[in-house]
Amino acid sequence: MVSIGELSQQTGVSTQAIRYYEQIKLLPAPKRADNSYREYDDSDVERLQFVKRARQLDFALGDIAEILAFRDQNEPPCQYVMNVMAQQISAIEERVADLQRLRDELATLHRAGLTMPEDIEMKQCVCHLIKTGLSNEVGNDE
Amino acid sequence: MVSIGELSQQTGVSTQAIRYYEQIKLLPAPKRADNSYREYDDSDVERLQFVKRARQLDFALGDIAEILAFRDQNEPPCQYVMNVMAQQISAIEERVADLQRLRDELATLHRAGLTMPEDIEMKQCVCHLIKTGLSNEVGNDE
DNA sequence: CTAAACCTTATAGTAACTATAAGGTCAAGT
DNA sequence: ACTTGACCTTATAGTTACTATAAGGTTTAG
Repeated sequence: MVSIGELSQQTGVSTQAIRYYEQIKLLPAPKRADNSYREYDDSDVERLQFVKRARQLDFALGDIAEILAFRDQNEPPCQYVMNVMAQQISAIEERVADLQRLRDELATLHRAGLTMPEDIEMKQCVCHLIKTGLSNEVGNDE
Repeated sequence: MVSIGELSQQTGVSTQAIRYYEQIKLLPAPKRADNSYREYDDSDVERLQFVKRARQLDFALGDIAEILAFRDQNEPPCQYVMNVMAQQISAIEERVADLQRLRDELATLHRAGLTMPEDIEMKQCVCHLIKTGLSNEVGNDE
């Protein structure tokens, strides 16, 4: 039997996060010692290790809860996990593409800004470009 | 003079977001009509357009507030903006690298999962791999 | 005996909003 | 005149996954 502090150390999850997981029912309410301290056993450690690792893989707590619910009902969660993973992968790919587009846009604006004056009114400087974008200002003869 | 609904339509920012921006003092409290409806003028439209665009570039509201504060005090914000941009760019690059690492890890787990059985106990299936990672399970003879 | 290092609960704060409730105002239609 | 619907108002709760704080009880070491 380990205390919440020991569980925290063994898993690298903060004690507040552990209590939070209990509150949202991701972890079962543990037994209490006479002094009302929480007491955890090996299966609790294992469950929390799974949660920790799934969080590192950016699974949402709701997804993790569903995965654990399968197991709690003696059903293999693997199929569900595979689906969540596939979704995660495409979500990440989309997010990366978005971020790269954003990065390119910022880098272009930044380069443009290096050649521009400071301007309180923001009509002639990089601040203005933020609002309008580059297209109708730079490299666009019309 | 335009109403909050019209401002919303002209900028693509929701009315709730506009009220929220007012609340956190990103936008000044506008004049009110006799019926206490908010009334906005051209400079409000312009300011909100700047905010919108900066948000699309993923600037934090706090950064945007600082940029606008420069202008409100008749100082050119450009230097500050350039710094924020440079920070944004490296933050994004880091985030992209993190996400790509994550994506690779998930993709590898997913591929491994395709060849594994379903397992309630999660000792022999992809769910187990989530907890332990691949290294000591797959492609590792020892 | 007291100070530190634990533990407990409850509550507020984070970011950037969205959603909801409960109500006031206004223009158009019957 | 009245009602319907589309606006507007404020205030509050919910989102995500926690962290931080307050205010207190317990245990251990010196």
